[in-house]
Amino acid sequence: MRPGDSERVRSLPLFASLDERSYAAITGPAFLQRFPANTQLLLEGDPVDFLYVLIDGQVELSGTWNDKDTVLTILRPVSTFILAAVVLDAVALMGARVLDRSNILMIPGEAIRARMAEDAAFAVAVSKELSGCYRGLVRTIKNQKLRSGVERLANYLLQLHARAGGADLFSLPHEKRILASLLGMAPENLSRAFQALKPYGVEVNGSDVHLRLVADLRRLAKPDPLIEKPFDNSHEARAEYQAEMSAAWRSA
Amino acid sequence: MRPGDSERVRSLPLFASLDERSYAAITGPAFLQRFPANTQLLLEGDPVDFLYVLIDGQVELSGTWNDKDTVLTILRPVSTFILAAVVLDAVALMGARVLDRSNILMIPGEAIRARMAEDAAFAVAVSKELSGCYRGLVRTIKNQKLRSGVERLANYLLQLHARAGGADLFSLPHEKRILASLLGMAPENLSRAFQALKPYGVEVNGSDVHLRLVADLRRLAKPDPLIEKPFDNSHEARAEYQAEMSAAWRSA
DNA sequence: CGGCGAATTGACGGACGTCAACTGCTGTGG
DNA sequence: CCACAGCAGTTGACGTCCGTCAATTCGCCG
Repeated sequence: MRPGDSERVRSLPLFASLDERSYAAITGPAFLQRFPANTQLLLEGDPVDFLYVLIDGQVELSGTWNDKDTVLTILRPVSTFILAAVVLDAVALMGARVLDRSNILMIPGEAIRARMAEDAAFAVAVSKELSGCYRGLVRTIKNQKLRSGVERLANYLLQLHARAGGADLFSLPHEKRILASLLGMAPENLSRAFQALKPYGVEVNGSDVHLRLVADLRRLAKPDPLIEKPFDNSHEARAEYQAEMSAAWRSA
Repeated sequence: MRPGDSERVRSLPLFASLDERSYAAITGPAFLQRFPANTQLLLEGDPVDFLYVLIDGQVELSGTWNDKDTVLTILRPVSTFILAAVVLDAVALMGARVLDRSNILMIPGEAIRARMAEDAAFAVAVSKELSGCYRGLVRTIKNQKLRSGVERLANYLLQLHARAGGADLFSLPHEKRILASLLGMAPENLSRAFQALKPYGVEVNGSDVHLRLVADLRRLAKPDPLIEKPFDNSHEARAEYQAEMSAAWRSA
């Protein structure tokens, strides 16, 4: 691990509150591995032996049925994932695939489970992380069931906008085909959805996006704190809130 | 609480492994309350002060956006719900409404959080419960994004079939308008979906369902253990698997 | 330069929501 | 006891959203 990486892992909500003993017990048997793009880390149905921590790169979690597949989420560093399967020592419900070349810390599941039984503080941290993940999924389902494709795209763009610090110029972090699947539509439909947003000041050029009429777009998108995770740059948020926000989605 | 109820609560995966001291600490400040049908227990955005345990009756968890709403899940006894919000001491992301007159045990959230910090075994039980809930949502999203309305209905009927012990005659446990929302479609569309399943031996009369061609229906539905929770009547399942199954969906 | 894959566009069809009318059940009050 | 209101459910017509197929363009990399 590079010098900075160690602190980034240590300061994850899942590990930040741990004493040195627990942290050592967990990271001791862990190892860091580098994966090229397109590596399949896990197939659906695989037994899960490790908790993964994405240090650097991009990982996609997907679901499959009947020769169709869909992107369930895309992880950005630094995120843990597959925690729920590790806690239950169960098979993976989602496939995991490396999109961009990635550094991933792999922590044996047994070490996690053993440490939880010994250290209530760690078990509480796991519970908080899982709670945040759970709530992320609730948001996702509401997004999926209550909004149309265009509305989902509009809200997604506003999220990127917020993440870019409010700049009205930013880049799409993924290929459009993958973004389409994440948003629950066909790639062709994503193109049309972008067209539909032109009157709301959305200009797209390759992966570059320019929002010229943010207010109009927001009126269309109707973002809702009970669906969108409020994006918060401040470091003053309460601990449990932090756990939810940073955890949401990256998981098991 | 009636005599049998106490044991049913005690034997929930969330509480079964607790020692008497922790169990007392949690149930001490709890109280049982009876709610008539149609009581709104929680609105989206409400602060959550209690962990709820549905002892008897039926409760619906729902989501709303832009004057539309959708049923996210329907709980059956005995289930805990709203656990994730309790762990994080956060506002509810789902509304909770009593469908049938219900007995509900309400445990102050503070008691839950305090006990987790003291008792690693309890915190582990909470983690397992949350993991099961999380995985239930993953299944739900896959169901929603990968299948058509008719396919979702077909699989839902097969789940009821399994839950009825394999009997090909059973009843729909909810009103059809609510079922439609749960399955992510308009009520009119549910009617048509039932029609579409007639060639597969599905006969519906009011809330009575008769599956005459289960094999054909199963060929259409293509149930998948990575989407459907395998239904297991045996009591031999391993503890962590139990936790996942019984927990799945009833939550936070 | 050639080829591959991503992205876009158009045409088409199917899935699904909406609106409206009608049925049947149930509870209420005259 | 019956009339009627109200609501769940069904059915038909229609429109919209969205997926599929095919053709084309563009950019990237060999």
